[in-house]
Amino acid sequence: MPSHPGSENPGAETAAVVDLTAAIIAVSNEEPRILTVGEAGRNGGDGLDSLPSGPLEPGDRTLEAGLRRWVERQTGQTLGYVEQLYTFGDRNRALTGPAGPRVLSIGYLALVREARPAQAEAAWKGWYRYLPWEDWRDGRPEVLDRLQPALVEWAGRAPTKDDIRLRENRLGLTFGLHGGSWNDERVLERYELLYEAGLVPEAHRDGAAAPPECAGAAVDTANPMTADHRRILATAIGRLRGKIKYRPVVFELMPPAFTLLQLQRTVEALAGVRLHKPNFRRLVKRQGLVEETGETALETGGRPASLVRFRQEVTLERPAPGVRLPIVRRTG
Amino acid sequence: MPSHPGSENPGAETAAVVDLTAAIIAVSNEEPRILTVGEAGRNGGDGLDSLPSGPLEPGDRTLEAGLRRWVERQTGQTLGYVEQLYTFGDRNRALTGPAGPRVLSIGYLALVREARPAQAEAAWKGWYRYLPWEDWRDGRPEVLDRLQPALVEWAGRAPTKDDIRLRENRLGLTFGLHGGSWNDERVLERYELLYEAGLVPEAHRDGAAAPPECAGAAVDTANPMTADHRRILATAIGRLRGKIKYRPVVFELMPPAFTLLQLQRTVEALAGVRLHKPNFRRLVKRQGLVEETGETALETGGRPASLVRFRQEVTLERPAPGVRLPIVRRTG
DNA sequence: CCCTTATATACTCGAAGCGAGTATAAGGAG
DNA sequence: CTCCTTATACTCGCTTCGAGTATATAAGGG
Repeated sequence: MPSHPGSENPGAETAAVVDLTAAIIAVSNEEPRILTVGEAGRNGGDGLDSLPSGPLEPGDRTLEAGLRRWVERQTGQTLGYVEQLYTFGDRNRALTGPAGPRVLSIGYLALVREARPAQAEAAWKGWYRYLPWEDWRDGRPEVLDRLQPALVEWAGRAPTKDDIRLRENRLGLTFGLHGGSWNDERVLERYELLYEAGLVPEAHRDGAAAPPECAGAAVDTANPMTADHRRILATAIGRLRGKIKYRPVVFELMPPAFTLLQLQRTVEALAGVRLHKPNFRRLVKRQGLVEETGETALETGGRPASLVRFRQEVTLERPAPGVRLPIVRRTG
Repeated sequence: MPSHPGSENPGAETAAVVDLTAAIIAVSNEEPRILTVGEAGRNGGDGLDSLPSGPLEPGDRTLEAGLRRWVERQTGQTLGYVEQLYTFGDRNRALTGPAGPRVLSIGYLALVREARPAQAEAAWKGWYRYLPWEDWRDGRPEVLDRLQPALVEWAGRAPTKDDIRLRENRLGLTFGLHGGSWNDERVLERYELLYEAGLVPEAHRDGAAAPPECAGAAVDTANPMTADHRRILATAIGRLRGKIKYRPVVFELMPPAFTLLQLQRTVEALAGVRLHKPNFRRLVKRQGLVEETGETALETGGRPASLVRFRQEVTLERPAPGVRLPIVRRTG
């Protein structure tokens, strides 16, 4: 056990319980999905969905091994691509009060190729069900019509004039209000802003930032999740949206052979934004991300598309292969 | 306490000790520095440097609060910008054997404005002292002359021909060997590769990946650190190098007023790469990152340079303001 | 058989960004 | 006054990117 200089009470280390939580993502039918386990039937649950999770156990040699063990036990899924996201450990975020043991939850992002039927308790759900304001594929989502006035009002409730301007600027950067543009990667910032504004039920549940004046909870029409799982989901989406732009991770979600349009639809589903078709094709081809299989897909409805597969070699060639996305301007 | 479905032994949660470790960075005299606390005088220490760190205590409401408390106690530094990096929890990384309590260490990156005289035990050290192969400002560092043959030999030691090609490709991507280019952000990947190759003493100390045939430890002329602190430093540098390109974090390290060349030298110090002066100026100006103070710096040695300050407003205006860097091509 | 429709695929154009180089301005030292 | 040093401004060419348009190839209906 390491001793630390400056420690007045050497035995004061917190004995923490480490919780491992996975945001497992797949894409099917042009819809990004998240693997959830229902909370309804047990624990006096409130019917909210959860992410697969469980405590680290002494037998786990690595954190990732513990995560894989839990996910397989709870959902039957074997994980491929896994990446650590963030470690949460604030007192108010934990389920236990200040008296109970410290709970540390480590969030992970995992990608799996296909949404095969999961175990009884587990289910794949579209992720925009939990964060509907993130889906701009069919234009500005209507949830924002309800959210926007509440957000603007929240900005106006700031104590000083400077604080009001600060909040308005934050709204511009995150939600594209006041002339700002929509940035698909700022998923977590948007969620945290809604949390701060008291517009998601989690904020009231945790007892943090719940001023009685705001009629917040009524505005959020999305499904919340247990504990801080929706925050972890938001973190995962933001990280994934960022990563597809400079690493070929989309292909972890694609079948062995696919058409370029299928690839585009998958990227659009993840990013929540529509792309310019000719430019997307040009980009993918110039980067050498795919190669033709020789076969064609006939079920397109129009001219048959040639099937392609991912070129594993690019991982070894180019320093930053990925699918760059356009900046959606002027959406406020 | 949450109960988890599928848990065969509900009481099997690991009681872990949480260690908070900070990589605190400042830049002075065109040299990036890291705040260290010496290990020499205590604990039967091996004379290695450490990063400020200490266990999370029950009184800490948030993880960051615990970190700030430790840093202030050990070094007298008050932290400004703080960002979580990664959580390490593997068995072999911990100081204790498989029998002892689980140690989880959470790494943080912190930026402070000036290297004011730290507390007795603490000291600012140039970070390239620990990772000398990362400094390409005066051309290719000579350490690589010693490292390169060992790396090439390590690649050749792979079991199969495919594995050899894989390792060679990794060398190309990380160290720019075999015709690859140098990417300043892959600091962690380079350190981990050296670790795997048994070329840093930490690998032998941990007992991981230490094949007796390699004369590894002799090659690494850099200073190691205690525990996994050098890995955390590598993580911090990589993250910082990436972040300055799309967020105006460099200014956390600058004095209130500075010249454009001073800014450029700071960026170069962090990135470990030289930049094209006219292009750097054009970039900073076009992005609107700075504004003139009206005063001039006379001690330049040539024509006086006008002093500028950071424009706080850009944080609220542009979605991704930062200092883009060139790609150094063909360095193998 | 031709026409419509739907999708795939190829090509073009202009604007912006960037790497690289060059020219001019304004201080100090001798 | 000349030289040296650094600051600052400008130019050129290449690449990338957003956006739009044109052509190819299937199915199906009259």
